[in-house]
Amino acid sequence: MARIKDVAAHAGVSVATVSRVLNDNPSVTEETRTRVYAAMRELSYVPNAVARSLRTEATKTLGLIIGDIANPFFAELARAVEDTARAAGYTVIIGNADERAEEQDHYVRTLLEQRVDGLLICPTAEVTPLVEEIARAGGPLVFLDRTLPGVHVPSVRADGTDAIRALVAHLRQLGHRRIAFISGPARLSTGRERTGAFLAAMAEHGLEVHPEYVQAGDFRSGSGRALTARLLDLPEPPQVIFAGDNLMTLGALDEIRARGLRIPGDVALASFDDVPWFPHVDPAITAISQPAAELGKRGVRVILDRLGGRPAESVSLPAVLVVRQSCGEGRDVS
Amino acid sequence: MARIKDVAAHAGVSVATVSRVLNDNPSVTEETRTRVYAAMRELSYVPNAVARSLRTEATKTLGLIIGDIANPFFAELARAVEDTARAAGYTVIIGNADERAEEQDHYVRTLLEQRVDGLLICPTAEVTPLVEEIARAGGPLVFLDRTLPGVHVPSVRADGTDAIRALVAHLRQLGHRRIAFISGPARLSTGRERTGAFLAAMAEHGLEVHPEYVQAGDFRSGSGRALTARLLDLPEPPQVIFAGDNLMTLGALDEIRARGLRIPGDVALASFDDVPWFPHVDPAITAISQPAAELGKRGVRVILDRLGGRPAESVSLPAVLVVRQSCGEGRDVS
DNA sequence: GCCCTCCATGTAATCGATTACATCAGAGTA
DNA sequence: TACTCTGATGTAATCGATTACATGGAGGGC
Repeated sequence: MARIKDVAAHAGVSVATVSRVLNDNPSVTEETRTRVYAAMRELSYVPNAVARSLRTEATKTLGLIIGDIANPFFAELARAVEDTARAAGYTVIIGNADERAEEQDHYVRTLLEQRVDGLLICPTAEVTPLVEEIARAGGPLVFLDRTLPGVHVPSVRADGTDAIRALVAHLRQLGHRRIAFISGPARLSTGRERTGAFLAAMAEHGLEVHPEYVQAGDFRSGSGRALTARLLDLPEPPQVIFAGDNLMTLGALDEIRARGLRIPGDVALASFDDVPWFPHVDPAITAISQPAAELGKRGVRVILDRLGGRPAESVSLPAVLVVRQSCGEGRDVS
Repeated sequence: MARIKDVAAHAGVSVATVSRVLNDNPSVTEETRTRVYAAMRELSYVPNAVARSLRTEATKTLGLIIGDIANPFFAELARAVEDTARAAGYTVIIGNADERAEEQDHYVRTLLEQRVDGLLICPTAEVTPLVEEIARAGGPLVFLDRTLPGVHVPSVRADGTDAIRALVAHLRQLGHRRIAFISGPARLSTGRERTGAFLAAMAEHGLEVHPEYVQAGDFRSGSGRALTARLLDLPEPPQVIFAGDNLMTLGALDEIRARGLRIPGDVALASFDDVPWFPHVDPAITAISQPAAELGKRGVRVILDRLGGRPAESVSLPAVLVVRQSCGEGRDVS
């Protein structure tokens, strides 16, 4: 593979000049420039980003660690991160943590070795020593979607408090009283916060929450189905099941269908987290939509701010309630 | 950030010894080794993969260019590629071509500059001069999911011929005769092949295909909806709509629902490409399932074979028909 | 006691770019 | 003509690792 030295020899100039052409340095004659370009073309020269990065100490690369690409929420997030980064001249390396701290740390290590300029993490579970150390050392880190308690790192996340309050209001207006919430693990900030917001909203609307109506799963469809089964087996089952993410909603849907129950007649269903196919099922699922693309975009902006020496501030974007038919037909002021 | 030189000084050895420890060279004393590890820990040393890659001329990185991460099929594919590559010690950089040749070429260029060891491409549309040149130069390329006519590169793809034949048999057995197929653009190998297989299967079963019943869209939901509308507006609308990918199926579902038609009573629906939520809609969608994860896995294996100097052979995996309820209730021998 | 072998470790060249500094030609000025 | 200044280009050090080859010391055979 042709090197800068070959191009220089072929064009009859020095490597410095070729490098200047590569970097659009204006102090190169138009004539020399065209000669160099011609040499590059003839040799099919492809600049070596590895060598450049070694010298410049910058890779123009961002690392993104997400919970699971196969989860549409993260897919949309990743897409936005990629698009935004690309527009700013950065390449993105995506790592799939599979919701496991160990995998997450593997990617953190790998990406640091690759010398990514910045790191966007959707932290799984607990604070790991590795992440904590990087945060303390002031590494170029930003948390996306989730935060970690006690770790001082800028974050970009969605705030579902208002949307959950709106959902509870909507449910109440439709006459529902016995509302259950199945959510993710308390070790995830998203799991904790959604549960907290739900309990607060219920209290605000003077609705009682049966202790058995709040269950923690793992944000996967299997646990959504299992918890739904448990709820439906209660002597007094809930009138509404509100699931903590799109996969748990899917599990709930399964269990409800398997029992031959009708939505929303026998039991209503709502989801925290909206995905493109929810409007297409019958009945269309009422959901709280997180601005996934916007989160990704803002995340990149925050990290680029940090890299550019500008102050990086945490961002919290509101999630919004999208009323469809799965909780009942009533119109809602929303 | 600590360099190998610092570690060496701190441990009282030479850089060569540190490098040997990093690379598990057995000729280092156990005692020296522990001293070096201690120094690394104390300095929070992180090896610089950029420098290593420059020297070794290998990045232990694979590039993957897909049509769209937000399409669940590609998400699953990407996930499998990542998992498999990771198990072999490789990192994956994913590029989103957004189904545009121009974007695809941008990523090809970027990934070549990054000196990825191998490149997995799901080619969009036409053969671009860039891709053609790399193929001719014998670059470490593998095509995934799709192939390009006239370009000699190993490929890993799914073959839907048998599954489409099985679907047509299934439809015929249920009494359907007027079957329409809305598919992707003919410029994509997947679009062409699926259409060809459909026509062949229809002929085999002695079913006539009304020319208006075969329409080409763009593998996106919008065109799925538009084409479905056109079909339903025909004086003699089809009894079955078979959509060429999961997004077009979604569009078709929309249009059918919007008209208040019932599936499969008023019109049956089938999809080429299965996604996790198809079993959860009512009625569950009959679909042809492509082994996306297996494609990804095999793709990585093929490219690693190439890199390892072993012969890289093209792979074609059968897609399978998954009968559900959207075409009618009849049991099928499949 | 001498020499050879072997093993652990060190020295220094190298990968391909960037860039501070040096150089040199030509124009402008007195 | 001689001098300076400017602008284009060249020379060589550098980034942080790997690795071929050099070195030196311990141990064994005679």
